[in-house]
Amino acid sequence: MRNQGEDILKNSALSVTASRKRILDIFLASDNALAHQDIETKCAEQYDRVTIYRTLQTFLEKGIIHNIPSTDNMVRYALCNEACITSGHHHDNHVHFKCDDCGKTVCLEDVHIPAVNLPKGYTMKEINMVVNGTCKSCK
Amino acid sequence: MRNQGEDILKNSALSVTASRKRILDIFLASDNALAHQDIETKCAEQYDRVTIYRTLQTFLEKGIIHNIPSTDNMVRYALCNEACITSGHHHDNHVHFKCDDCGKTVCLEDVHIPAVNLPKGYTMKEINMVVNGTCKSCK
DNA sequence: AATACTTTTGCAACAAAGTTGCATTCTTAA
DNA sequence: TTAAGAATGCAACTTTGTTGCAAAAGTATT
Repeated sequence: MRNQGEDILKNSALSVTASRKRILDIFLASDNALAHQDIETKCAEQYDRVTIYRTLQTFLEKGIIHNIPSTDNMVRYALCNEACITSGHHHDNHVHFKCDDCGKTVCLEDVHIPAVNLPKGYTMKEINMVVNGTCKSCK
Repeated sequence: MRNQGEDILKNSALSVTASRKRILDIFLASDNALAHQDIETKCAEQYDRVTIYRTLQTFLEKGIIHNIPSTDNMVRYALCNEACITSGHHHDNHVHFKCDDCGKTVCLEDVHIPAVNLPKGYTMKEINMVVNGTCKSCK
């Protein structure tokens, strides 16, 4: 019997290492997006800071996680959904929500980003929508 | 005859200093959004790094500039439009575009952010939309 | 135009975040 | 089991952002 993190790594053709499994487990167990710092505080005694940077970078490149832009100099990461990981490149079409109250950032998987018309000459490759406000737990 | 930067400062009840005027001029002369670093390289010999940080912070609070989220740990700033500055609080309703080619981020003033329906319990306060791709100069 | 008061600036010192090279250790595939 | 390749940890470093405080500049008043 294998664990979920291990499966994800094998599907992405990544070697299975303790730190990668651990970091994946942290994501799998979290209900909100995590910044580098969040991960560091959860496993800094176990793994080096540099390893965490490199692991996040690798996960990004493989499409295991996606990053969420922010205005607070804290890029956050969240697991991509199944389709995203298996297809290789990711189509992250959902809205992200950051609660000003509790500070948590979540993926609103059910809220799709509406279409926009760009001016002539512009080509869209990726689109990001981040909403700030109060989440349902804090309202 | 006064210059434009001076007007903006007076309208925002800020004292008119050389560094503030200079930084405003940089924004007024730029056709794309600027990161702290961009400003620093343009006037680091003239003004202290700390002053630039504080000036950007002040401009943000006064609604003279707005910040544009990003996934590259480079928050960028752009001038708010007239209505925005005079009304005191800003309603920044346009889409931002970052070109993967030239790296420039611009405000698409004419492209309004479409409405989204959040799930029950969520309250929207601010919304940001950033599109990546190729801009009209690079296509 | 000189003043007193307030605000802003620059400096220094620091803290935090991110990067790079290299030797060691771990994974994988044969 | 072992050899080759990949990932990790460490050290050193660069960049980015913050804070307190004294000096300088701006503002309002007379």
